[in-house]
Amino acid sequence: MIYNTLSKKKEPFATVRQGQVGVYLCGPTVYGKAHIGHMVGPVLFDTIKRYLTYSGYEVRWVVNITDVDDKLIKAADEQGISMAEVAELNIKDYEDNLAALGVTQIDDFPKATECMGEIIDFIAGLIDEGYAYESQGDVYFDVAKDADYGKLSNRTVTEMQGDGGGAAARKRSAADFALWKSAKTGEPSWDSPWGAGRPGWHIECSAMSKKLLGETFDIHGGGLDLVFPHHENEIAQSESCHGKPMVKYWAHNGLLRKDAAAGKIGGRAERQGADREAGADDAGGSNDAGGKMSRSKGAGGLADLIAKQGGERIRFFLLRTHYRSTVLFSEEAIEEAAVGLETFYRLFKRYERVTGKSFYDLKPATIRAGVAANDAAAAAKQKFVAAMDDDFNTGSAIGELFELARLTNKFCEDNKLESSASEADQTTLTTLMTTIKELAGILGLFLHSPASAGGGDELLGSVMQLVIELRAEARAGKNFAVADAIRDGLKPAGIVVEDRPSGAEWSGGDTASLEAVMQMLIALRASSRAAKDFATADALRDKLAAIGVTIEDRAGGAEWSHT
RNA sequence: GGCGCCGUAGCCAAAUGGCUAAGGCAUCGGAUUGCAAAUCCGACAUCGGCGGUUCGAUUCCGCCCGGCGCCUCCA
Repeated sequence: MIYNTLSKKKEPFATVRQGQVGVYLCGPTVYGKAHIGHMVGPVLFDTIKRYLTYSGYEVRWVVNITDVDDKLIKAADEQGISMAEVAELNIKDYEDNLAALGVTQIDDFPKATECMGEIIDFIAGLIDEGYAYESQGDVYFDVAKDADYGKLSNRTVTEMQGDGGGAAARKRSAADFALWKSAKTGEPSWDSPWGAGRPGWHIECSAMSKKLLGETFDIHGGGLDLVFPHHENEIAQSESCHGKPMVKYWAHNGLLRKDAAAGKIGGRAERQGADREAGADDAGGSNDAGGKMSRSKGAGGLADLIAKQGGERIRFFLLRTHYRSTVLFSEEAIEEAAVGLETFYRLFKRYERVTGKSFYDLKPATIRAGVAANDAAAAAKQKFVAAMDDDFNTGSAIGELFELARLTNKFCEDNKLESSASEADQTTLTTLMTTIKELAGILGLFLHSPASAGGGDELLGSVMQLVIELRAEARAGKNFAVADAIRDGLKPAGIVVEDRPSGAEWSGGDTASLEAVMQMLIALRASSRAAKDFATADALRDKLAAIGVTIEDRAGGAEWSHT
């Protein structure tokens, strides 16, 4: 079942062509850096493609890039570079962000400037059919000729209150929209039967989707804010031109909101606020942050956010909520959600301790089928798939992932796998873990070992500060065995400690040192405990906890982690 | 003004006309642990308000209150 904005209902999913699915998602207009709101659609549709592929469909997913537009021209003027350069810069940023969030399933990335021929042909076709007219070098779509105009956004032409904008004088009706805009001098332009100009915003999607997916394709997506006018106009163009439905299912994702009062992220209020600020305090510098001034209030750019939070946590956060609902976005919310993610990471380490194998090396089934380890796991898997079948209910599906994690941990507990695991137990555990990998993979989660959270050097610094402290305390308490053990233990890490009258100093160390120091500390803690020196052992643990490092004792040794 | 969406426990968030209203975070017990952490077990909601339809509604309908979006570029 899939919800269709056009019918306002969930409908059974049936493809246009047997076994094949064509998906088109409206991508960004690349006049500025991407913000988190731009990622909602891609993450969702990436998941949808993974799921449809898992379900046996052959999927082609297209995301267009609007690289010609008034705002691009403006940005180019402001930055003193060409429109193409502005686009190139921001496309790079967009693609980097997509990759960081695990969006890897896009098949085609058409750019408006690379499809000029198709766009012009499309417009010419509409004029021939009588749906569009030329006016002083512009071409407009004649809304009055399209009987069912407004069916997607549920409005009628007479309800439309717009004043037609600055080009009203050239239009037959205020509701008519531009297919082709004549160029002013100095603007980038393309030759056409109507003179030099550039395409209107909506036509590129009609032209590109036709080119890559055909006149009728399966799923067209985008943010809820695109329903009108963008998608409404796409329908008008394509269906007038082809005389048949453009899209089977219109799927719109909800928008992100900053907090209860702020309106959507990147929304009108924010931009107006930005303009005001820019006007008030912009000293005229390069100001490449453009209209994203809200970031100066602490939000940070998307790249920064990803660097700080990690793509997987953001993806997980986005997928926890149903795609059609509004999501209140904040870093705090991501961090809270990420706590749940740790459950899985710990389970993966546990698996490695028991079997010596990496979760990330498991090769699950890539297609619906396969067996689960037991009835409970089978039930969870079945519910996961059922949730995805019901309008891609990723939130509910994630619930089942947690259920599976619980089941797996319980299996480890009940059979004391950390002490000794039989061949059969290991096999069962592997089956359980493989099921988790299989289902999580549909959501684009746990595909690769997450890069160790950055700031290794910084962490080493705080760890060393603590080590020095600890050693100072040991020395003060005449516990020289511990003090010497620390100093000797640091040597293999390439770190030298020197005692000075003003206190101890340390030097040396490289990227491998952190791990070595931690191993030393773990060993120190073990020997302290063996000697019943709990004061030292506990002080060590508590100091580490203070800088966000935790040590967990296991049957097979201790492990540390940093949050 | 027109067209829509949302309101579930302290927080986030699913599902559902009747069967235990998922799951996560937090909190409180219990097992485990030298103490912790992790893990497991258990506790923790009558679904914004009012009225209607129904044998029965959190779920359908109406009204009200509260929050939000679109109607202009926007994922």
